[in-house]
Amino acid sequence: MLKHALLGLLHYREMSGYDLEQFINSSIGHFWHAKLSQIYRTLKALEEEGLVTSRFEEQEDARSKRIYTLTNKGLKEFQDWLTTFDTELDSTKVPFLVRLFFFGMVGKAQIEAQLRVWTDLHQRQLAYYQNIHIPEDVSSPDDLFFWKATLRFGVMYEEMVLHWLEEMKKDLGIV
Amino acid sequence: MLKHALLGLLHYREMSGYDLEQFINSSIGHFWHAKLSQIYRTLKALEEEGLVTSRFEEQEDARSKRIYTLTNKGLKEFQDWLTTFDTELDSTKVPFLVRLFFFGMVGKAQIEAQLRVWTDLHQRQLAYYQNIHIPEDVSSPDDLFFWKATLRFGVMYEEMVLHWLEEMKKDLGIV
DNA sequence: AAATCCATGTAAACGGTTACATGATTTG
DNA sequence: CAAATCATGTAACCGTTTACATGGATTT
Repeated sequence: MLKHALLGLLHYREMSGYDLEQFINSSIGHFWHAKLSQIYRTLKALEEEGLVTSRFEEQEDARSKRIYTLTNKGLKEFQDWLTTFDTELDSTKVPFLVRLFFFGMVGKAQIEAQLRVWTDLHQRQLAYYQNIHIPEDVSSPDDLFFWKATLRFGVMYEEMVLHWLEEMKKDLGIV
Repeated sequence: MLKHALLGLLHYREMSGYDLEQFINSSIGHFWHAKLSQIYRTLKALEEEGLVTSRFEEQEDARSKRIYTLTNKGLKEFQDWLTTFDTELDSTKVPFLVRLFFFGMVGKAQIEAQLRVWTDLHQRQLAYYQNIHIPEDVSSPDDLFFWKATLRFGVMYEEMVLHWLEEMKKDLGIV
């Protein structure tokens, strides 16, 4: 997945590993984060596969960068992936539901405390999504539409979780 | 995560690897699935750590099973994990949003087709969640409450995704 | 007779996380 | 002067997936 995400971002413009991390943090990182170390390793692998090329740009102030550029092969690989049809749902992993599943064995005070913390965390995350301003100049109107759609998903997801938490608290008699 | 899930399930009753997979498929598997091969390897690791013990039950009809039982150490480990406080959100991974992020580069016909397929898949998944009947005898009322809460999450998640898809289709002029 | 279920596992590969290692520049 | 930012990467580890391998019992 990260491979294709990197190819997609390099399709916009050539970038260094560090640039890619910055871009990811402000965009797809909300639903597919990646550590710098992983980005560097993945870029190396992509280069070995001939999907990107790199050149090292020496800077006098020691801010030297290795700039990665999409190859034709890389572009094709990306487009193939992009137009692949999903015909099954992704299997989602929601760690906090695993813990919640066993909460029948936990004391009520503990349950209340954890539900309040989750509520707080998701309220913050909702506020965070609501305050993101996409730099409108960086992409085409079409790109912008889908970028916004992913943020809208984030907002709706957090609202849903908060409703679900309120329902549960109500059922448990937690105010 | 799977380690603790297995410990939790073995807290209900002793089970074989195969039994555990069956149980998982009908419960936490909706948000944390595991392959049989992984379950067997994880049980082996748990045994090496002294968190479970096993005995091999020979059956004459070749349905021999290795039954795993929680040890005191395993119980303690599980309880420690269960009462650990979340203080940060899990970093979620939503693969289809990564692809959608780049849909500005895709033709409209393709977009429409994929949105329709996603709608169909999530409608099926919603129906699936709505039709699950938890065997009410297998667990205590408290356990049942939280089991239902996880299913309720599944329902609300699918409804949210469907609303989000409808919004997007409306914005794109797709009927 | 074929497919599915019951039941066990191993091995290789893959993707991701954490820790380590370095060093200059900018900001507070 | 300390902390954060810019910038690169390697190594070890861990969890998960996929493929392989076996074989009897039951259902269609």
